[in-house]
Amino acid sequence: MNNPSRLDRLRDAGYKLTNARTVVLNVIETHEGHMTSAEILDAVASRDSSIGRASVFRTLDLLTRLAIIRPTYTAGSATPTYVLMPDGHHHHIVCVQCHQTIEFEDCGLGSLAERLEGEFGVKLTGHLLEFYGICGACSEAGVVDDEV
Amino acid sequence: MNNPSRLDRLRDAGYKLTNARTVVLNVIETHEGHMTSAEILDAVASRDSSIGRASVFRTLDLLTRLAIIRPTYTAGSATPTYVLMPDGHHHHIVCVQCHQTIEFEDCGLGSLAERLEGEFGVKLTGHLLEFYGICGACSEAGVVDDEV
DNA sequence: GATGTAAATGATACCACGTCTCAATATGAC
DNA sequence: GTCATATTGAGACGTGGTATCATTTACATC
Ligand SMILES: [Mn+2]
Ligand SMILES: [Mn+2]
Ligand SMILES: [Zn+2]
Ligand SMILES: [Zn+2]
Repeated sequence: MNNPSRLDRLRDAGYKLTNARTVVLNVIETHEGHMTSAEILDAVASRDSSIGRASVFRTLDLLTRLAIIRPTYTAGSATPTYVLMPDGHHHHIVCVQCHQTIEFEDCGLGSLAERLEGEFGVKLTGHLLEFYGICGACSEAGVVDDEV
Repeated sequence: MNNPSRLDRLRDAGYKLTNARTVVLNVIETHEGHMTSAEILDAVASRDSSIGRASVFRTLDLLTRLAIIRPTYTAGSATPTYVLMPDGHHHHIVCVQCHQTIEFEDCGLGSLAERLEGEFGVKLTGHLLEFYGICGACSEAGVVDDEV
């Protein structure tokens, strides 16, 4: 059930494949879409209550550094939500009115990434692309434009 | 010094143009690049020490809801940094090792935005594009590739 | 399979960011 | 100028995330 390639990426980067890390990754892979740290903590605890808070946060940091997940701001909440970055990228549209998010796949950013690597001497491993706007439901619902 | 159009956006959205809001916006507009809430609090206090913490955070929320600024998590799971969204968009590269951010301008996302508007029936007003990877300094600094 | 060792862990104390409450004040419509 | 109301500032409060440190685990080597 656990995507083995992600655990491989941990091992290949020199990190041990511990129980805490395996469970946290599994929780995130199992869940569709974004998760708050509270949701992750709950899900981890329900699978293995012996795993400590600190290790969950440490794992979230580690997975972020490995570009396996990414913290992103979602409206209304002071804390980030974490989202898997399959193949290193993720894209969505956020309605600034109702906060619904619409995921999409094609971004066509490969050539831009290459250009940036040359221009700035960086090695890029992933990206996050967020569009903001008003979703169809909200614009139909009579929300006047200048109220946003 | 304060870009009048942004204050207009506040007023047009039905919010009062108060001293706290003007100073917070001015601080963010004056500063180049990303700011943490701590930096914003400091800068606001040094301009007008009578402005309270709560009002600063309330203003950050408001400016975010109006898509004038955007919080992004440039460092692990710590606190977000806030960045102006001139003309509704912003782009940068984040080094996942040292958290340095490199800003860039061209993104060429206009045609993608148009396609998405048709495909999902949304009205898009802006976007944030983040690449992550390893900056030149970090890869030279002996960080082995497979360690990230 | 046993051994050694450094990385990783879990418990808990701790801190800081951000929120809530509420009386006082400033704003903008009239 | 008057008034209604949005907004404010002070400060108590809560909660998400971190630092510490003794203990355990993973995994390389034999
Ligand atoms: Mn998403
Ligand atoms: Mn930036
Ligand atoms: Zn919506
Ligand atoms: Zn770097």
